[in-house]
Amino acid sequence: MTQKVIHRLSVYRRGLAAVQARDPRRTHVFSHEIAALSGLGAAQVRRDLMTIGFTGSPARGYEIAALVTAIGCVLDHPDGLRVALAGVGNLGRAMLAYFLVRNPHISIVAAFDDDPEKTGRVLHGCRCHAVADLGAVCAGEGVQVGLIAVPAGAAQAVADAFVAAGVRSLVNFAPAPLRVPPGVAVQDIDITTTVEKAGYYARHGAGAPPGPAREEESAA
Amino acid sequence: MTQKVIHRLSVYRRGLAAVQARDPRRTHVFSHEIAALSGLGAAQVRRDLMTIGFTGSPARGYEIAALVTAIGCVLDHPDGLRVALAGVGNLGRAMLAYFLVRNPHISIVAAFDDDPEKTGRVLHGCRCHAVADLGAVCAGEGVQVGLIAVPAGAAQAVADAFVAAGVRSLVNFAPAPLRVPPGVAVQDIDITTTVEKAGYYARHGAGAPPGPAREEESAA
DNA sequence: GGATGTGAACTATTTCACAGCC
DNA sequence: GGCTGTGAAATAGTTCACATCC
Repeated sequence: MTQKVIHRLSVYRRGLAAVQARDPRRTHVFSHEIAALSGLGAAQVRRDLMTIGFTGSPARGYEIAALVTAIGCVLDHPDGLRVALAGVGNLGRAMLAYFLVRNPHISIVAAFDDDPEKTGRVLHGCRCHAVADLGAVCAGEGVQVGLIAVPAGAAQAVADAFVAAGVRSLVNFAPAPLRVPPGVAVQDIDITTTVEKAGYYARHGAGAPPGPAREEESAA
Repeated sequence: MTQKVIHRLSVYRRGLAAVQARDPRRTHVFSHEIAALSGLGAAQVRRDLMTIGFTGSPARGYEIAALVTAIGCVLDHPDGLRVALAGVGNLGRAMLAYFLVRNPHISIVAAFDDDPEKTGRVLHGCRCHAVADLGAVCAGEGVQVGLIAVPAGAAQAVADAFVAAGVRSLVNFAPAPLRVPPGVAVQDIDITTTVEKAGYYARHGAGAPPGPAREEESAA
């Protein structure tokens, strides 16, 4: 299951949730509707659903509830995803606020920062620990994903600490590539780079007029 | 010049800047060094530099200063990039703080929010306007890129306002695909989706052990 | 010997297009 | 008639491998 498929499945699910919320009576959707909701082509949607072995009917399309469940089987952890956050700066606090409400199956269970003003405090309902305790706390909490929102200079050390604590999947907001051992996944969210890309397209136009250019940032 | 090449050029430049900062006496680098700095293969680096018509010498490699300039010619606007921010929530404030220091050729010249607590105020050195004034202010300030950090429900309306104001390139943090006319570029930064992807890899492993899995999130 | 520049091979991903079904 | 499921074609992107130069 490739990175790109995973990503689109997550997008499809969000679109389906929106449909369910807007009109709870709707039970089925067609591929071209999912496509419109996601900004993609219908063939792409059908191909992706084929990849996860989900099947619809020509007459009614795909059953929404069943499809949401099927996507959940691929994406979600049965008991919810336990995430830790390193770096409680502006961006880190935004993450805390964001995931506090959001997604019922994702929760930030611990935060880490070396600022003594923050350590020991509870921010957005999340306890902030010293970075030195990262290993012990993550192991104790059964953390599965680490969010790295520290300055670039500290990112590699934090990544190493997560890896040592047995965390096998990281999301990196720091503008530096992480070195991790095989078997550990990294998703990069590189804001500077993305804004620079946007700047490029502001100057050079968005490619071929038929169909607006579109791309998405993320790394494994 | 494809999306992916642009992205990597931005990454290369950051790596080169790090080299220059660490050891100002270094004047040249080899492709495999740039590759190591960026988490890529040397062949990829050489291919990208070929794409922008930059050439080195087998004996000394690539001249750092000249390469930084050449990348700047592709990525940067001659007079700096003028960016506007819509949505001064947690994430929006993180952006303001981030770009205040960062990149000398990127500056956030205006912010917009409908919270009366914020409108009229100056945050992180940036004036916050009412969203109703978005069109006038962006036109007046010559804004080239719009950052959308508002809730999903408001994102499309804000995007439309940016487009109407003549902004041709957007960065979208909202978890919803934007509809924009041809010729307008959108880069999506989809945090929920990225964390879900990380969750998937926490559960399923990071693919083939030889060479850690890696992917990056961004859209045009 | 080791690096660049690059055609050619390879792999990944998307899109087409059509048979089959309702 | 319109939609799904899916081989096959097309396209995009990466990596190899080697001639060439220092």
